[in-house]
Amino acid sequence: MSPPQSGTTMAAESEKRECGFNHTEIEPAWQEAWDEADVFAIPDDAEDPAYVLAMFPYTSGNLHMGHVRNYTITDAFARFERMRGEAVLHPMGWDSFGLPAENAAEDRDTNPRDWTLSCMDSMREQLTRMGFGYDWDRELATCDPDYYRWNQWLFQRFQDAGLVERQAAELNWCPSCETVLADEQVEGEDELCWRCDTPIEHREMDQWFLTITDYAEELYEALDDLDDWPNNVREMQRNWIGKQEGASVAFDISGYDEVDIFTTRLDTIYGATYFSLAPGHPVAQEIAEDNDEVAEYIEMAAAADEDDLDVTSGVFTGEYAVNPATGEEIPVYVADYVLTDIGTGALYAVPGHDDRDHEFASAHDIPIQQVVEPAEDAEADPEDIDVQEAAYTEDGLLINSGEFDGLESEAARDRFVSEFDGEHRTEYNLRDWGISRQRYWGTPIPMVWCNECGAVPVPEEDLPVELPEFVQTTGNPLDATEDWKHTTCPECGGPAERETDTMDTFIGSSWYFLRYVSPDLEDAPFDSERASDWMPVDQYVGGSEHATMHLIYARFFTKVLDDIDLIDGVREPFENLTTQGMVLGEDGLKMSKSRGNGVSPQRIIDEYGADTARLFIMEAAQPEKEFAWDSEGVRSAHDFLQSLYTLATEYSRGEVSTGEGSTIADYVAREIDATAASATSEYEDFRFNHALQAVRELVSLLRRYREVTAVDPGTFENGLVTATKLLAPVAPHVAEEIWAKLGNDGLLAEAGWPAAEAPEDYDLERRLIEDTREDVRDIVETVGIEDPAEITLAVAPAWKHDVADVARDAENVVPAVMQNEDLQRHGEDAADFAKDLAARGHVDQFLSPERELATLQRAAWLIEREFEADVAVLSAKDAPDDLASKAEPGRPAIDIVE
RNA sequence: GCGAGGGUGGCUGAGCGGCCAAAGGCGGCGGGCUUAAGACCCGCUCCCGAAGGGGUCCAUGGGUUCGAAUCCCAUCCCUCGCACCA
Repeated sequence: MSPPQSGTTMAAESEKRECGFNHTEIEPAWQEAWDEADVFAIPDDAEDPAYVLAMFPYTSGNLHMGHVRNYTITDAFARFERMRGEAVLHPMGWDSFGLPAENAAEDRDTNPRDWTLSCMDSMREQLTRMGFGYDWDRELATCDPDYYRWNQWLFQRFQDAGLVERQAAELNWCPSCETVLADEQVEGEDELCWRCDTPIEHREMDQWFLTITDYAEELYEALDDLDDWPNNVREMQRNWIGKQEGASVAFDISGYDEVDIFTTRLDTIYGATYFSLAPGHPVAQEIAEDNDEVAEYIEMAAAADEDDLDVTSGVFTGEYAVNPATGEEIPVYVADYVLTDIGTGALYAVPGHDDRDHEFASAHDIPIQQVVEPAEDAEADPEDIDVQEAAYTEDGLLINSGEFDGLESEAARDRFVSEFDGEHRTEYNLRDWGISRQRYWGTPIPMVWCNECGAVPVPEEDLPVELPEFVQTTGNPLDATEDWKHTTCPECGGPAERETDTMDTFIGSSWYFLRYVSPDLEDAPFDSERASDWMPVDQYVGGSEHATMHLIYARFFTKVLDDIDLIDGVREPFENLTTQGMVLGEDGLKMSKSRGNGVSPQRIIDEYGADTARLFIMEAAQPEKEFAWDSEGVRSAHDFLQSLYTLATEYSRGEVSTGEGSTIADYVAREIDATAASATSEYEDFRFNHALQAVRELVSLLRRYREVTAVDPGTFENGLVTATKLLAPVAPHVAEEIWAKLGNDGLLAEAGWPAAEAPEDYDLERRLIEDTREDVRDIVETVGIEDPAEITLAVAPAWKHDVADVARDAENVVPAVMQNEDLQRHGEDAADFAKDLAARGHVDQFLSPERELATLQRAAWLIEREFEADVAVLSAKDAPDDLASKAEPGRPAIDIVE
């Protein structure tokens, strides 16, 4: 008869459950404990804390895997720094203004404020359940009047500093969102709205601008010194700012104003065979007044969609421009390929040396003139160049350029500036920052329009200009709220209207990292002195989608704030930047609703707990790399946590048999130290996956240790504690639980980081052990030894080490060795060994014979265990001569008896 | 087209002048534990080899070096940014 199956299974399972942890119980409990102990609060008087920051989330209402990854990274790092004894500022807040709230309000019959606040509540709850440790006392929300009043205040300070302008501009208008979009918010060739994919239109409107272009040069140049930023982000910013060094020169067009051109190739000016104006250029417009053909073309170009026009489209104006270099008259065209807002919107065209000019000239039968030929060291042969066929766009030597023939391009560019009365000029792609948005849910721009006085700033004491109640309307709700809109002029007291545009939400995210420093301050946006001490942010982590917009704006704000003395000597906000990679679906593709491959953090927390999710994410890849979700990996992370917990539980219950210290204990002790050391440096380098791998290896070692012998309690417990601490930043709840289980007082979150010194020459020890084990395996296998009974390891004699030491630095190894009196005594043997070493080309570092002996003795148990054989480790003098003679430094002689 | 970053064993992915036939994981194979399975543990996983040896190898081709996966040059391919930018 056999016992009922179900009975045994249930018993086994309940026993297992008894040993394991239940995440639904321990996680909330420890979250509460941290909260009660105020672990994550940082006092205002902290000095230069480690500032660890994740990009604050937009208040969409739910956390996705990208957030979870982002915040796990900063939380782990913040916890790591805290355990190392650093004061840590790790705050959280809400990017809570913006269009989606208005849309959501419309869909759900509520208003943006209520909707946003409820989103914040639910996200805060989710963050807490993940066990992220924030100083919630410093929480901020950009939609809070106490926050956005400072957007308004700062707007006025920018105004004082001459950084605000009202400009008419052709702007990107999304007909669906009914708002102006920044260039950055228009996507792709088709120019689609980033939010709703509607094709955008262009409208001419008056807008408020921040003149970020005043800082273009510094924003560009300072990128070189942001050494701890990813290269690609810096490169993207360089592209975005688009610095171009060149020169401008004036051309006369008879009957019209002088026209300035901008060029980076002034050396080719002798080859200019026509002149071209953008359709939007004022002189083109002027010409159009008297020239129907030009007028027609300009109209057509303005109406045409991008790419509708051929690159060779253009029209001859009948006018001629004088080339200041040659004095020749060249025909003036209006051509769409010349862009109004690039350079000066006018250029002289050199078809011989520019591809687009070449194409245009060919289409319009304009002469092509070569003025540069390849220099001697160039790849191209001057004989092979035929500019009638294709433009030669490289630098070279000038020809057909009058007295300047033979000059190098570079030199010519410099020389021609003065020669032709031009000036050196640097152009940037960066445009001023249009911040006006025709939306409700944003920061009201604190200006009043008065018929008498024009645009008047709202006085400081009247800030904030608060948003009125939301009303449903097709246009801008602020425009529709009459009693809000109508006010009196602060200057003349007459009737006036408020500015109804609100600010771009990127204003709010351009300085939020400063507000965290003093979130409740009532008379300034932030405490200047403290901010100057606490800034810059030491570690900033977020998605690379913010590489240009947010990160440039925040840099711009920081520089301005420094210049207007609100902070002192902080010119860059983010010292280290990490852009985290995407979390892909299990199929390796981007998670999306349509694919249905999304994984909800909520579900993972419910099923496995926050620690498992955090551990899996951190083990999966380095922060900047993308990785695919893998339920196998999640399970493995969970199993690991359970097994460590179980091991600790068993130990704490006295179920692990204990005994005296031994060489095995010594071995384990060294591994513990080495693990702490390597995990620490991996944490420092943001390579959490490597750190966690080391922890897994340590835990595995502890399990084997316990299996093979009665453990030394001090060593074993130290191993458990060390593994737990190293794991704590990533899996904090389980770690606390184990910490308590092992009888420790206080919170692990506040405990000290393990001392992190690897034993001296640990790497050499490791090598010796691994090489030796490898060699034993190799022998057993190659020889085909079925069942090894006895394995003897003999360390090389001291004199061989001496030979190696001499050989390592010697020019001529053999003579150097044989000239050494002590070594001469070993005669032929020494010479032979020296020859061997010489043949290898270089000599490794080795441990001393004594260290080798001790190292192998400590590691002998691993070999014993693996081969189930007795292992003897002998010094050279204790070993039989014929065995010892085969040993070399770093390589013991091995004898295996079956 | 311009720029940045890459191409490593069945897959993934570390390494970035000698310690590299190249970590870890996954997958596969064999063994241990177990009534069995899972978990766990021990190996193997480019080719040859009856004592730790030899050969070939890190996209392709050339080069530097006593020595290259690692440095340089060229080519091909991938990914990402920018792009009618004067």
